Amino acid sequence: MPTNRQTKQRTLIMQALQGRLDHPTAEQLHRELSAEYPHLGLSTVYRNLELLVQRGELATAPSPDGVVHFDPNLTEHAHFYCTRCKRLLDLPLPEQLTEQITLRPGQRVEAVQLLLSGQCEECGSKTDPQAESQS
Amino acid sequence: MPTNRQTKQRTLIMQALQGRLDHPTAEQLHRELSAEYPHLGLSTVYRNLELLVQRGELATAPSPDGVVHFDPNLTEHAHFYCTRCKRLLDLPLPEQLTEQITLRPGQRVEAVQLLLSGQCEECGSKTDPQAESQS
DNA sequence: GTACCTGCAAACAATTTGCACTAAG
DNA sequence: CTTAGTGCAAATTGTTTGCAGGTAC
Repeated sequence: MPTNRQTKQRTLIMQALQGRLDHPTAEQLHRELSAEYPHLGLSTVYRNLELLVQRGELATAPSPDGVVHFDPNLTEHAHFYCTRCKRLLDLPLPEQLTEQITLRPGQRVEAVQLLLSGQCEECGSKTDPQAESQS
Repeated sequence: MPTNRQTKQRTLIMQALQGRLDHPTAEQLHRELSAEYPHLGLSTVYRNLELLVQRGELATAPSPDGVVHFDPNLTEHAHFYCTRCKRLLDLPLPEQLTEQITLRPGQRVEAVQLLLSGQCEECGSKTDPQAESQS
């Protein structure tokens, strides 16, 4: 089943992901694209994101908020989740992280996810315990 | 609001978590406990788990399967997720992991989650691409 | 023309919430 | 007694699926 037709929607979604630095959710992306393409269905966004992930052209990013975030940055990296403003930021991954982990015999590692959480600069400098809005 | 009454249900739930090595979900726990306490409500389980997490007596464990897993092991450790049998196993965390990460100025780390995924020994030795059942 | 893809609505799964009632202190 | 806690059902949220019609190739 050749999943390869270049539809307007697919093109739109792929373009929207190009060179992006943040980690949008499907709903976020849908909301943004709806502006210029009002009839775009949310399920179309989901379906295309899933496709891109399967193809390995897109990664999913971990997030403690329970929603799936998509990460156009395919290089290995860690994430920092700000518990205040709920943003997910990129961080470099330590060198040879995998080698430092004592695995049990027979375990084969295929992927590593490192997620730090805390407060980012902007939020840490505020004393107000109220959360900040994202974007 | 003193959240402190020792109800049968709460005691039951806390006991079930004691010294446990796996990472049950709320539904799993509910299913298990329902056996000896048939009227236990799922929401009661959720409410009590949430309470324990807030109190810091229980941690949540990351899992790529989209469901929240609860981790009675409060010492810092990493996890290994087997993509075949879907089990979540404990691993030691590398020493000074946090120090190895180049944070951006101002970022304050409060928690670290390290999740490896791949195949565990049992699954890796099988050639069958079919998933294994989890206990 | 064919079958992949889309939009929409309905289905689903995990979790939360509202509320009348029960029981811990 | 008082009110935190419970069970149950209904509501929410994120995501998936079924299907009839649209459209890329």
